Amino acid sequence: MEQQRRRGAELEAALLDAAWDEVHESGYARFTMEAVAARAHTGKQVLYRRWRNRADLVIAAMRHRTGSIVEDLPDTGTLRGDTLALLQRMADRFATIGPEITHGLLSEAPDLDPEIYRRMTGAMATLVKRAAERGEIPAVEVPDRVLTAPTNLLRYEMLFAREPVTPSTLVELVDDVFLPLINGRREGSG
Amino acid sequence: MEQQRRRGAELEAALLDAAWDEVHESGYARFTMEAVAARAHTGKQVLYRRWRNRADLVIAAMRHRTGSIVEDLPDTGTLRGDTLALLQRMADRFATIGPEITHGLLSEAPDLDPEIYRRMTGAMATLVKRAAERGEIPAVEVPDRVLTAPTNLLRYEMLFAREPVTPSTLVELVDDVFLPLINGRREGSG
DNA sequence: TCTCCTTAGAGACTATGCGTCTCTTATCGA
DNA sequence: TCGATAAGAGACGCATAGTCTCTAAGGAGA
Repeated sequence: MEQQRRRGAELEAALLDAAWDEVHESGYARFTMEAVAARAHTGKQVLYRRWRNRADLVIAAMRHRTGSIVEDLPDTGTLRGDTLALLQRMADRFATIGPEITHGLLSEAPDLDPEIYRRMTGAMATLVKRAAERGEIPAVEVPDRVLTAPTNLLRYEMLFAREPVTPSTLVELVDDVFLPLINGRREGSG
Repeated sequence: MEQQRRRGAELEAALLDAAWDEVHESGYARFTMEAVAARAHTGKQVLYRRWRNRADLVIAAMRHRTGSIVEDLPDTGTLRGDTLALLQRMADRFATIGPEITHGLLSEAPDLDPEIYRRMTGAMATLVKRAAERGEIPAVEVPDRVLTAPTNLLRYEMLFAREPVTPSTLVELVDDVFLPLINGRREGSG
């Protein structure tokens, strides 16, 4: 009956594509392994041979689709522009994933990806360092709480707010919170 | 066989207590209606007669146990003390609920309680207003983004951080983020 | 080209648990 | 005393996770 059997990378990509399509059409709550297998024209065992469970498969599908945000950091010439651009990237990525999938994953796989958070802090530190090198801001030490404030607040908004995050949300996070904290450190501890 | 049948408030309290105990012993993922019914020595129908589903029951059980945080606001004499006390109350409450239950509820009942967030913003506004009346800070307008920054960041920490929130987390949120934002508005828009 | 080994594809199977339905009977109010 | 309501008990249908088993496709090696 079957003529061609897929193998290796070709098969794996088809499985991940099917999982991605399925989770977007049905949402995480109605995402079933059976549906993914059917969509990929294969059996469940082919999935379980590669991923231990639903959460693993969904995470792999996300990784397969979305690249890293923090590589190739934005370089607009100002700290404000850089920060806004980075927040915009986060918002864009989140828009392709959605709150429902994120909540589902958090409840089933809470230790999702500690690495992501560390890298984001590093990215913000780089933006601030560059601004200091340009002479845009004084070369002061900035505590991690300040560096992570805009990105953490944005994640909070994306995960809990009912309404979608708008560009003005990002502007407020930068102009009302982040930049005042950076500029306020002019006089103070170093 | 059965001698005494419970009814009304007595029965309802027993059901909510059983649900609360069950969700804490088993966690949200393993929380089953059958287990609650068994623990309360009753049938599932008694539960479904009152709550439409798992999420409804868990939310009701939480409400039955935890009071309001924002009534009787702390009044320590300083904005710093008041804010720390409010954050501590949030942390205490969250410690009795836990991240796993919160995530579970968010994924099954995302529109949990919009009211809570509005009231927390109002509480922060009151603390700031009192401080201004005492002359501790100038009477400037504070944008909502600033008012909600410490509480939102705390919620973010509680929901995503693997490690428990420590007192020093709260101190950092107040001293590195909130108070600098408030004090920085001395010179600036009003 | 033949043979062997891995594993794809297919689907049966077990276990769990939601939510529904039904039945008997305790308890309350009139 | 009687009727209405709902408690307590449990069977039931259904969905789906994850496991197990089988057949045969297709690549690797002789």
